[in-house]
Amino acid sequence: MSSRVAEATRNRILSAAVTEFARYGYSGARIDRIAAGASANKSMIYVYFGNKDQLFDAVIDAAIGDLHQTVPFTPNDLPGYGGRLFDFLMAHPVEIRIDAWRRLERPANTSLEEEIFAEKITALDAVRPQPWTSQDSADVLVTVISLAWSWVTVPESLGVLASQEIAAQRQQVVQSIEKLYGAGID
Amino acid sequence: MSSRVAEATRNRILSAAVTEFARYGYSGARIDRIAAGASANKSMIYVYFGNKDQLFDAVIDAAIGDLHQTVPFTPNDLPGYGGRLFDFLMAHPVEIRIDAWRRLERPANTSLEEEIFAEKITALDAVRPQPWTSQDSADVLVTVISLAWSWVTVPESLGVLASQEIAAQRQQVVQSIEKLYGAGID
DNA sequence: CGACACAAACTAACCGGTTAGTTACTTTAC
DNA sequence: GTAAAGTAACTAACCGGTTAGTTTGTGTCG
Repeated sequence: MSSRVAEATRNRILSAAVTEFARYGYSGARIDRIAAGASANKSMIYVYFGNKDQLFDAVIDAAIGDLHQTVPFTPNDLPGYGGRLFDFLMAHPVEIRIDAWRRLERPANTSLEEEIFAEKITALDAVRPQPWTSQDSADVLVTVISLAWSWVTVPESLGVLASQEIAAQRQQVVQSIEKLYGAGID
Repeated sequence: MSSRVAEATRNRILSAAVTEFARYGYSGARIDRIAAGASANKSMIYVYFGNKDQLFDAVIDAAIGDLHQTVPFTPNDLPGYGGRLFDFLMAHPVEIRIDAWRRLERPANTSLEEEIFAEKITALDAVRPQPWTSQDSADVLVTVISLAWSWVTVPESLGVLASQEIAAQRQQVVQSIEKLYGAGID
């Protein structure tokens, strides 16, 4: 895997695998389709990634990596964080689907996620006045994240009845967090 | 399918199918395992349900049916509704998994769901003072439901860092809805 | 510069276990 | 007795993974 063309092949395979697993999940994904989608030979998948399981793990790591790392956490500005997380989710439907598949088909694979959440919680702990509120910082984070995800996780059959404009959805997320935890911004 | 014993067999198959599909999803589910789990012959599945697709649809309808119908909606008491929905979700992990599989593997199957949501929205419209708030009733419902689901949809790796006691989780859901939309109870 | 050697990259055909679905036959219940 | 219910064995297609053989890129030496 040293040459430039080999690396390109590997990337094509990974990219095709992301598409395939996002659409069909682990059980539904087909190695032959990934090979065809990558314009690569099937056996190269086994050379570069081992087997279907390891390829799926590689796809998960790639997808979850940016899903949790690219949005900077601002403990002083929870509404702002919620809004930015919302933006990111709206821009990355593929990663969202892979995350959903992972929860169902790879519940054990928490990878680096837990560490990332722990960081956010300590950052939030450092900023929040502890005696003021009965809620744990981790619990606050649960609600904030849940609200940011609300338009993604809501059943489609309810979604079609509600606001279709992304701006309105975003505003609702931000304002709800504001109302619950204050506007922030020291 | 007229005799009592035949109906019992059908029910055993459906029940085993619910377990199998909840665990593995459509693609991962195995007809032979369902037959074994139901202590029934494989061919009876085809007699009673047609094929794997139709069996999955039957499972979905059964699971989604009670997931959306058994919790009475109280437009005057949104926190109470959120709390009861939370209780129901905690008591029905299998239905939750099937719903998750359905969203990924059967996105089109909205079945009777949309109708049920529409009812809730009109009920909420009738109660809420329209000029008071800029939010559409459907949007309010999105947030309420999202908060009730928050402890289910939150990533496990964050869940383990947060409150483990169900009572505390429930209280957080109810209080958040209260703070956003008032205590209700005319 | 250019023929050569060699390893890395790639290909096509194949293999065997698995799986949804079928069928011919037997048992059971009324 | 007979129709519904149930069984076991079978089939054809599928699918993850392998392998034997071919091509391509690259550094070496005359």
